[in-house]
Amino acid sequence: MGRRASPHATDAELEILQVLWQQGPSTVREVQQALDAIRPTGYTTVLKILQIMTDKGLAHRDESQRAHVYEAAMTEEEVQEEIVSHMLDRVFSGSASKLVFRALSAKGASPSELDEIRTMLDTLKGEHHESD
Amino acid sequence: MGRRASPHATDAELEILQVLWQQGPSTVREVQQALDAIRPTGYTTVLKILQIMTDKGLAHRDESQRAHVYEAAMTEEEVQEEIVSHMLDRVFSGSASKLVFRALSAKGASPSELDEIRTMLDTLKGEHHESD
DNA sequence: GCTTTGTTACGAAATTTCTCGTACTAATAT
DNA sequence: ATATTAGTACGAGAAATTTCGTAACAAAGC
Repeated sequence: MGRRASPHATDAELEILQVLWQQGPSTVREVQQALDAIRPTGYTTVLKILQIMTDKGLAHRDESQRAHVYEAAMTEEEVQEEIVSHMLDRVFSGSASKLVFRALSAKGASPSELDEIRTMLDTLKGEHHESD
Repeated sequence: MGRRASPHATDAELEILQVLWQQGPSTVREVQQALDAIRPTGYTTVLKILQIMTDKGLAHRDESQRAHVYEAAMTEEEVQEEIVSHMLDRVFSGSASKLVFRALSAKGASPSELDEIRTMLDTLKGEHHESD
């Protein structure tokens, strides 16, 4: 049928969330212009999706002004974690290291990114056995 | 509308692909039993999705036997890479290290996994500046 | 031969996603 | 006040997803 336990954001919704995260609370017009710059996008299309997102709880709406202001209801971190978690189940049989490997080989990660990740590993390792 | 440039696999299709990758070429019955063990799944439902997957080119069908035998048309690696690539665009603004970070924190990766990833990093680093 | 069994084929129904047209409404300008 | 402008609300329609019922059909068993 298609409903999900944790109904996660669709592609169009994710695109809009990215705009809201980048620009902060925005009117429909502001979101539409940002999206339209990337790919032709109609005004009422954006409006409708923002209304749906509000119904779903993915966005909050401030109606105090004539042009309603929408704001992401979830942080970037929360959405990212939810999606990664879902991907681990569906495509990676739960193996985080496999996902990491694909993430690094999909785009040749830059040396600076590799260093960043190494630092991250050290931190996480410390959390596991703090006397190593 | 929902059309995609590279029409990637749906959730139900990914579940079936995982079975095909694990078990190798399988009949509808075999796939259905594997899925049913996890979650009640009807026979004709699996049949239908396998037929759709064949139409889409996600699976190949050997009709030489009465019970057709289905096989994944893409390797696990190819699908994983495609999905990771899509996720990087849609949710991570292209930042691989952010994705890696979420993958590791989403499910507290084990120390052995962390070591595995460290080895992976060394390999990749070697590829970048091979006289380091 | 006829029935049972296991399979494929087909299509319909419920839901979701995405897009957009049209109507309505409030503010603004003339 | 009336016309124009800018916004929201609503719903329809096409495509996709997922599920499943029913028909058709072939093989095996009695």
